[in-house]
Amino acid sequence: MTVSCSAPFVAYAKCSVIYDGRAHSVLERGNYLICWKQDGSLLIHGSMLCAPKNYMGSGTTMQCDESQWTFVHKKEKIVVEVDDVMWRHVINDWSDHPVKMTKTERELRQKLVRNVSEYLPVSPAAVYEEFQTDLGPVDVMVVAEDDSVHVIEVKRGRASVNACIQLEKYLSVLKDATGYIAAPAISPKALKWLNDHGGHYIFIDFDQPGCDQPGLDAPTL
Amino acid sequence: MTVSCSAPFVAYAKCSVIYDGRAHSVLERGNYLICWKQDGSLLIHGSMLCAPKNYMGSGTTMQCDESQWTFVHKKEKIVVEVDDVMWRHVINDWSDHPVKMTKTERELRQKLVRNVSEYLPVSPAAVYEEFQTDLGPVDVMVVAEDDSVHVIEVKRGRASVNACIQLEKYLSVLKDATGYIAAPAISPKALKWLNDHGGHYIFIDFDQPGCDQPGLDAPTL
DNA sequence: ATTTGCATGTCGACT
DNA sequence: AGTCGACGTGCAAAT
Repeated sequence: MTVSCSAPFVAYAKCSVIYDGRAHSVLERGNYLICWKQDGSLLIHGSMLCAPKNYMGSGTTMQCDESQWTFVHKKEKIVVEVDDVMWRHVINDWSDHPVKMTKTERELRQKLVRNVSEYLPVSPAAVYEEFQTDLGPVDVMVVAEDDSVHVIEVKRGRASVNACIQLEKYLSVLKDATGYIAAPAISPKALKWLNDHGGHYIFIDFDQPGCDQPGLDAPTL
Repeated sequence: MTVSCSAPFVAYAKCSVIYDGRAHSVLERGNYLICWKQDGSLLIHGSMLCAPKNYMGSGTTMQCDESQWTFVHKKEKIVVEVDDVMWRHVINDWSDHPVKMTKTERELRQKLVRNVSEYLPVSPAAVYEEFQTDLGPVDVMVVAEDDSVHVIEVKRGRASVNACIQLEKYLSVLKDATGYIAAPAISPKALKWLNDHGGHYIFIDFDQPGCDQPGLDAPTL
């Protein structure tokens, strides 16, 4: 007999897993951690790595047979053949507070925008953040007093050639603009690309204070 | 007093979490699932979503204080302030069998390569898989009997404009080549891009057998 | 050790 | 529901 289940749980069980959906996979019998969350998310973890062996997204429903747990969501399906459940905990007071994040790419971009003159060798007349083009938004675009256009791709980590490809994309729409990559570090290949394409590297990181530090967006009260 | 810990475990605890490393984050006090694996991987899960609230990769080490668990790996650090441990299991027979995957992009690419003539409107003289260029490998490149060059970007899922950007990249190195995107589906924007750039969409999926099905690579014994 | 590109990417924001 | 871009992306393979 099959029954629907609703309570989230964490279990450790001897089982095998078959996934079918966007791809198809088989996980041979072994001891795995199975976690079914409040929102339907399913995780099946092995003893290594952050990424789960198998998983399914929010909205997944569960049906329990004696020896078989079936998870379904849209066109995806996971069948867990359960041999033995070592332990199992139903959880009903599980929190979901958001993680508050700082030092993001957005932050770095804003630091750059607010202090453009420190980073660019021109006098900026206008500065645009997330400037829209036909191929998507440019991180930062600067029009200088001499009407020259400067396009800056910002990376929060080390910039790779991928960043250059991005930059090239924007340069293809913004003709005659000079390209920059602003990041705390850059790969040799990316740096070579910049040299070969008349672009420049701008060093920027989270450590130096920057003139906006004492609270530009301070509340009015 | 502080002690090093080595046994992997799964615990459910009332705690708060601070991460510092590639970014900085704060997770306010609540009930979370904490999982420390054999290889050092750390996962801290809330009640929603597949992705963990906090995590650290393979190689992370743990130090236990009475009320504080500290995880360190290279320049990253997570401090878990522990108020209460609802339950905790040490696991020492945790499996790590690999997930056997099928219906991947590689599979699709090989199906295309082996049956090129069914998908391209030309007679192929030479077919290259993962053809190397200065900007990375092209999924499939075909030189036809009339010396025309055909570049194919393969996607296992629905192709988006990103696929077009990729394709454009390769077309920029392989001058005078015709571009294709081969996928089970394609977004309207991507299709428009192809129309605007003289490219073509090739429908390919996992369902149709393809002439290689009856076991081309069968073992010789 | 570093770089590169894929992923059942996941997730959030916006249309 | 579909599209798009970011991610503390993670991860494996190649260099």
